[in-house]
Amino acid sequence: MTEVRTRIEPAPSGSIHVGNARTALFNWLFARHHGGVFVLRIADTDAKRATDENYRAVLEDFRWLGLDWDEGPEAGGAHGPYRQSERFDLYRTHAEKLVEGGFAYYDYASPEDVDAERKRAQAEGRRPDHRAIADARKEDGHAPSIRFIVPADQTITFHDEVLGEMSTDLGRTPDFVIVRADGSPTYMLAVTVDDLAMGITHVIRGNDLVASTARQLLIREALGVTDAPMLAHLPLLVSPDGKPLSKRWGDVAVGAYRDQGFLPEAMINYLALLGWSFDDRTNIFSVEDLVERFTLDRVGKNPAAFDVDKLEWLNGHYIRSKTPAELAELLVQYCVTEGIPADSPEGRRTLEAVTPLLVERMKRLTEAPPMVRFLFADVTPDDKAAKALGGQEEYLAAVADRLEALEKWTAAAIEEALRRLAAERELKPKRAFQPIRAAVTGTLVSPPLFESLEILGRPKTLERIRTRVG
RNA sequence: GGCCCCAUCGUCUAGCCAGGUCCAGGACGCCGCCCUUUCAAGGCGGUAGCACGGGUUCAAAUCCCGUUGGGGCCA
Repeated sequence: MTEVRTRIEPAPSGSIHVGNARTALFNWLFARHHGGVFVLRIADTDAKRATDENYRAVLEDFRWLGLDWDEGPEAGGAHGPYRQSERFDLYRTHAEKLVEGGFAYYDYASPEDVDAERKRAQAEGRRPDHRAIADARKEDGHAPSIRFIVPADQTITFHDEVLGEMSTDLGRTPDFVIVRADGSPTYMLAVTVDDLAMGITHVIRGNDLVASTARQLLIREALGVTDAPMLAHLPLLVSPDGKPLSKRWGDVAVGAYRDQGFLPEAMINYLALLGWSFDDRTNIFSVEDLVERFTLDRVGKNPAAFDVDKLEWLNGHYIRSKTPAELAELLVQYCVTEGIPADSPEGRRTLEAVTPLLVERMKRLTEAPPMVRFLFADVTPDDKAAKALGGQEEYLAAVADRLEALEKWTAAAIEEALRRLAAERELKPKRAFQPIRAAVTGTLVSPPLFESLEILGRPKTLERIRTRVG
């Protein structure tokens, strides 16, 4: 069997859409599973949105997700360039070759002409005949587009790894544009020429492109290529209400999830589950698991809704799998963003110490800063904490005295002393510890108390408690 | 409007191709209990689904036809 070569062609319009990320993942997994090559090709034929910043954002998303590419921007390769904007000559050459071969023609019709023909055709129940009106304005002197000739009497059939046997009757398909009047290639031409030139063997893409497959196969054929690549069309991603994923529903960009504290491992695992499954019970997959187990015959046909709750659950799982040092390192930037000066050797030490207390309390990394703030800055009790502090002055004074008298400042010693005090006063644990929590952390919800006090240190702990004594 | 695709718990899905072992299994969510210094995590239990209607068959979530609903592409 020849080498497997898959590709993804994101448009450089900023952080990539999660749907594209899913398609990229499936292509990447397929290539890795078969020891093949994954090609990254930038679809920047639309120069307007293709800013340098957007281009970088795309590459950053791929790196963050861990989807490394064997050929493409910065990686190089024997089939470059890998930005479509640098391949216009190639498209032009192929288009002209198609015209010469009688497979396409120059179309001088104006948009108004085309529109009128379309309406006539619809009224008459036939397909638009673009060739008939192509030359009417030839003498006007404006640039023509190039149209591909669709043989109306043909039916194109192909096998799809996901959808099965497919066939398209071309009787309703009008001749279509492959080069616009401004000289730019259409998607139809560019994708076909590039897949051919880059030796792509397996085309895995979104279901929205099923309908264009027949036309692409026609172009291939006209270019003299008889064998089709293996095709697989993935079910589309939708929002929880079943509507197309759009910004109206929520975040659709991978970068937004990164900013919200999701780990790439969780994102990859979750994306893999949208449209693919391994069996009837496994939900957690490492990247290695996925590479080993991913096959297209386990891809489903129905649209998958993006469910942030499940993503969060997975994220929590992967957060819990981190070592304290790894997690502390990840948390630094999220703390800094929230104005917590954790970006120092001492700050990092503090974070690493508190991380084990945080690990099972987070679904997103962004939940950490509020929980660790009390370790880095003085606190002002919030409303609930203030209420819990009411009338506790005498008790807190006793607490401070006990803590001051401790020989060793360890969580175990602190716990023993405070439990003894509670027992002496016949206080239930909750009644005994919440005021202390309120005084030290400024809130009633915090990491476990005794360990928190140990990390905070004796001086600051006593200071905060005595501040509340008055 | 034309062509095409899809249809199992609220959501992701297993099962469908090779009909019976499925009064449909797992996961997320949700609810309850346990654990517990708060919040979590964890453990245990529960909730909830084969879109509808016809067929075929001894037997259909599974096969066929239609309807409805959703979606895509072209316009």
